[in-house]
Amino acid sequence: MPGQKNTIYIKNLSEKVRHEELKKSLYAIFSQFGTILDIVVSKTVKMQGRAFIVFKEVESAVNAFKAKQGFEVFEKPMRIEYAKTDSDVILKQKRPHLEKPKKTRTPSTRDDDIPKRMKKETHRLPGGPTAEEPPNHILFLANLPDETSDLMLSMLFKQYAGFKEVRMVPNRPDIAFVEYENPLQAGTAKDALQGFKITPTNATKISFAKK
DNA sequence: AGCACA
Repeated sequence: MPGQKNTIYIKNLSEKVRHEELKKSLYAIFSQFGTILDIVVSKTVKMQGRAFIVFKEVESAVNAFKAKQGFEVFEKPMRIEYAKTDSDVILKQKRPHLEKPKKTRTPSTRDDDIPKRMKKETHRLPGGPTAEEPPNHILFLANLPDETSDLMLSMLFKQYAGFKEVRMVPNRPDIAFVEYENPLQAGTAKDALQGFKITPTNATKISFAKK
């Protein structure tokens, strides 16, 4: 399809959120669609409330585009388009033998919180012939990065039916509890979000909370 | 109908 690109251009993002937090949140939302090569949140006035998410595969960008159109982040629905030009990372990838003509960029000044490459998470579907009722309606999250906020988590988990609330634990930024109305709904969210990353280094481990 | 790339 014409117009489809590796990079999606997002507008109508909140201008009140620090761009590092915005970036983490976008990473958390979009990493499920495939390898993210870069996220650019520019700080110039003209570019406020806009971001570019660069996927390794066009297909990932297409799925993200469809799935998250209008999805609310920090109270505002994202407006997603395809970028009109390819990102530098993509150009580099397409013509590896060519040097960039002008825009040079030193590795030391690059953001280092987006991985060079990232394995796509494969989520196993629940059930099988012997599916049984999950043991709890509360999920236990572990291996969260320090900067995780309850807002980021609720953004992700409220996408699934029956969501009630997120509870962070004082002095334990790495864990959290997420409550659903019933165990089945908790199980759906668990399977959908298993291994999601808020930062490239931390794949979240989701299990049912112990009773 | 605001398109970057410290």
